[in-house]
Amino acid sequence: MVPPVRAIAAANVNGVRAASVKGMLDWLAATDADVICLQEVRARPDEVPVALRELLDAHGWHLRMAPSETAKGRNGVAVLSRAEPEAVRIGFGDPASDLDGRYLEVDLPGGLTVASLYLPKGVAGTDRQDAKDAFCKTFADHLRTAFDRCAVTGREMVVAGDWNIAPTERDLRNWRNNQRNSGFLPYEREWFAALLAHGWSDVVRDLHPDTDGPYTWWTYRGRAFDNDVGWRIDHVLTTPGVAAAATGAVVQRAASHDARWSDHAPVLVRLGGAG
Amino acid sequence: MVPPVRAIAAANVNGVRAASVKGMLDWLAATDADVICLQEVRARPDEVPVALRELLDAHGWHLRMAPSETAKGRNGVAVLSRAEPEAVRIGFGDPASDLDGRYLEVDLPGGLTVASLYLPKGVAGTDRQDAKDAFCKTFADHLRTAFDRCAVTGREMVVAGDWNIAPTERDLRNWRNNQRNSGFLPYEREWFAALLAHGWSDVVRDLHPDTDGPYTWWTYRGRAFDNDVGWRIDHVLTTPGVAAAATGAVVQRAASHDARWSDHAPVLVRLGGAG
DNA sequence: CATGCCAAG
DNA sequence: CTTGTCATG
Repeated sequence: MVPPVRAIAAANVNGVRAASVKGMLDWLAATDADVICLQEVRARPDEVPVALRELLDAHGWHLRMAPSETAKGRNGVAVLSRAEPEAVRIGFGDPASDLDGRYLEVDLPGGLTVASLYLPKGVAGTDRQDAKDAFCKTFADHLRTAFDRCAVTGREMVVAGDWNIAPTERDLRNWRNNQRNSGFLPYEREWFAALLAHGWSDVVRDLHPDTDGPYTWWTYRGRAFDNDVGWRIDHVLTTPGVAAAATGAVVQRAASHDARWSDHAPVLVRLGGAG
Repeated sequence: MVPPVRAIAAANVNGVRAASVKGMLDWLAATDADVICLQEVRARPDEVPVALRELLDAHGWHLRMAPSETAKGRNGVAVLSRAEPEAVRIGFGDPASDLDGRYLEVDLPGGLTVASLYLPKGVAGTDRQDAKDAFCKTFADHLRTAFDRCAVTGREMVVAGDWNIAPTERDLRNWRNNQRNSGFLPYEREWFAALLAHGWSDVVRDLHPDTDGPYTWWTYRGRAFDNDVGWRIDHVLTTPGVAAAATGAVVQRAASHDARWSDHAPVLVRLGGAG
């Protein structure tokens, strides 16, 4: 008997060590998600705080990590699941990024594959943008291949994390001022749109077709959070079966500035009935 | 009418920006010292916290600084005085160290010269020890010259700060274990003893001839502070006239671990009668 | 085990 | 503005 996945969350924690002493543990203890994709963990397995490890053990979570092997204290993705993964894959077969702690896939019982993604940030006009662009190019190949394979095998898939791209004008507060900034470049938006055209679903947008945002990231600089000057760059993309099962999606924005434990807020997608 | 100097303090603040938010301001507001020599300020004048600047203004302090021009965020000495300095000299004429933020002399009204010293730390057997040794060699020349000049001019002088040398076995907790460590090397102790032989007075030791310590520095590592595993490396050296006027000397060790605002404690020397 | 720097976000 | 790193103490 396979435990059902009732909800999937994505959270860029901006350093699991800092987040653990700022409230992430309370969020984890209270969440009803069955799978959580973490980004910017910025720690190796042996650097995970004891308090977090104990919480995971106490609540029966399985932790799978893909830390950066190329620069310590950077990047790093992980998947938490209440069910034990049947298989784990680090990277997507891209020698340029596989060791950077940006992509981790786990196969869960019941025919669901969940991936945690931390797409490079990029700074327009720099070599960091070139790296982001190169990542996107090879990653799109992986996503197309994976989608098509799911279509024939009947497997379902979720790719959740920090995509560092706001897909449309409604996905950031000041889109006019950001048309030349990385994360909202026209060709980045086209890249994202092509994924949806291929069949992937942006379930948060599908469930909130008429709202601005909901934003998932606010810079720490200035009063961005208090004024809700944010970007929607954390996304949950799914194959059609998961999208059809999605019954709700929320961004868990902190109640106050002081209650924040990351510059991102968790994105939670609910699947199936009220059962 | 020249205001008398009733007390002189030396304090290695280990970063004036951190110290200012950890209790140094309360100490400053309460001290009855008229001259304070600061070490490891680790800030340029424009980086001095506003709260400290306001306190100095409110209490009528004059601030003279010698920040490091060679490495930002390092070293840095300063002198605070209630009387306005008549002259200020950065360095002691040593091209190898004058721009490193290690020595600052001010001439105060009344014929008193006060110097703030931050002697290099050194690590035995490394080039950093070589740099410390070289500093000591040229600095001893300066101290001898200055002492002799005071003897003929009738001027008095105080050199206060972090000397990074424990002069005798009573000046650190575990002297046996430290005979090969920088700060307690035999030739460093001999160097210090030679200054006293020349006529300089170590007023804290003179006023506490029979006690261990009082220690002025405890490493942040382990439980050194709680167990009083410290070193007496912050010293106030004076010409004979000041030494004769010294009526008391205390190390202002924090009441608790949490009340500390530096890894060093201030050293306070009182001059003259109870008036 | 702290400091302030740095590159990155 | 915040993260974790680093050299220095």
